[in-house]
Formats: sequence, C-alpha cells, structure tokens
Amino acid sequence: MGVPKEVEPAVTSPVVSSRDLPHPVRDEIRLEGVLHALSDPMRLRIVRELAVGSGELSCSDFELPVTKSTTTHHFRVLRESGVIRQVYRGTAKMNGLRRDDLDELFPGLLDALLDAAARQAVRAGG
Amino acid sequence: MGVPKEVEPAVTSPVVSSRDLPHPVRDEIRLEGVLHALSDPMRLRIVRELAVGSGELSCSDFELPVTKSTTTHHFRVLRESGVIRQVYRGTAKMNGLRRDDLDELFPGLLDALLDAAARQAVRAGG
DNA sequence: CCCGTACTACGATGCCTATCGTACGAGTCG
DNA sequence: CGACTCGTACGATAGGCATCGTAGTACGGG
Repeated sequence: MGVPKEVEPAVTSPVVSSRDLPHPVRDEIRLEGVLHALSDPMRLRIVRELAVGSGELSCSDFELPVTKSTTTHHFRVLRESGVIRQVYRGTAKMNGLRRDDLDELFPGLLDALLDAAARQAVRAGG
Repeated sequence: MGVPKEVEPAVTSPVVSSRDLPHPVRDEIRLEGVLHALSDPMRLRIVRELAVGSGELSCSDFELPVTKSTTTHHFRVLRESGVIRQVYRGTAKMNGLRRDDLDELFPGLLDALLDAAARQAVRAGG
C-alpha cells in the first residue's frame, strides 16, 4: 500500500556506525562459556559495573588495573561468550549486558550470579 | 536406659576411614573458583549427576569419557573450589555436593546453575 | 598373606590464556 | 589537514590446565 519506496529510515537502524562486531546468536550461547567468562575476576568486575547502570558504558569508562590491550581482550571474551553486546558509536565502543538473551536461556542465572558477586564483595569489604 | 557402655556405634562417627582430604572452609569458597570449576563440561556433568541423587556417589559411579587420572583431577578441582565434599569410605571415595555451604554463601546460585545446565541439555537433545 | 579394586602421584605434552608493549586504524575536533 | 583519543592487531611471554600413561599406595576379601 502507500509509501512504496521508503528507505527504511531508523527502525532498528541496521548500520550503527561503520564496523560491526561478531556476536553469537542467542542459541549459540553456551553455559560453560558464560561461566568461563565470569570466572575471571576482571571480567566479573566488568559485568558487575555493567549491571548497576541499565544503560551502556564505553570501554574507557572502566578503570581496570590492566593495560588497554588486556582490557580489549577481556571485553572480547565477554562478547564472544554472549555475556555482553558491543557496538561502535563514533570512536567509543559501547557495552551492554545481554540481559534479555541470558534471561531467556537461563532464567534467574544472571541475577543469581550478580547477587552472589555482590554478597562476596560485601563479605570481603566487611 | 540399659546398655551403659555402648561403643559409640555410628552417630556421625568421627573417623571415616583413615585419610582426610583438604577442603576449603565455607568462607574460603570463592565465586570465581566455583564458576571456573563449573566451566568445564566434564565437571559440570559430574555436578549435575551429583545433584539428581541427594546421596553420595563414589568416583567410579561416573562413566566419563576420560581416563581415571583425569577423573581424579576433576574431582580434586571440584573439591578444592568448594563445590563438592569428598570422604574416603574403605577403598571408595564418596562425593557429595556442598549444597548447605553454597546455599548459605550464594543463595539461589546452585539451583540457577543446575536449572541452566538442565535447560541447555534439553535444548541440545531436542 | 596375596590379590584385586579404587584411587593417587608424577612426569610429559600440547593447548589455552592473561598479560604486556608497540605499532597501527578509525573518528572527532580544532 | 593535523593532532588527539579510543580502541585493535600482533608478537612475545609466562603460567595454567586438561589430558594421558605408568607406576605406586590403601583397603578389603578370600
């Protein structure tokens, strides 16, 4: 019917900036991979920070006690295991938890993990 | 009230057999360690089998596609990370999940993990 | 006491990975 | 354009680890 030749303006705009990053689709996410990704203290810390704000954070918003190369490595592991989604926006790379996919695959797991990490942090601090 | 001199027959007999194995106490259990232990497919499988029956299983009750040396290694990783408790009984080594300790430290985590593993198994099977 | 069973110890091997440093590509802003 | 920032790629390195095979120890039964 009307408007036969629209150019698909911005409904989930297909190109974000320029380069895309490879993500596993939901069904490719493996529990073992998620657990392995979160078994590293640095990555668990990243995920915890990512969980407090519901928005997205750029890689440089994190102040990790490792070099930038290593930071890049950890974010890649998290992305390839399906824990986070990464998107370029300008020069920054925005990171967000894949809550929807993880909750669909493993209901309650992410919350239980975040709660467990929080409890352990409290125990260490007090 | 007869029988004044019973020899403490079986009320949680203090010495199980002879050798003890080193276990972390509850507060030494680290979330990262637990996740690392469970991120191995073989160990996740062991824990899943251990969870179905509420009792204990000996190492040889498991039929894993690895040698016995490797099996020993996996059980040790699980024990040292605090996921299972191991006790010698005669020549057999009995294994049991540390449900109480894990539930106390990380409420809901173990159940969420087992549920996640079960869902993934169903998805793979269907 | 000897044998079989259950598990361990030890060494080897090959792979994975956390970390770094340096050099580079991609955008943004002046 | 030029400079600056953000992040990547690549190589190196050191340590961890899953796996094996063989040899050995502990326990229980005939």
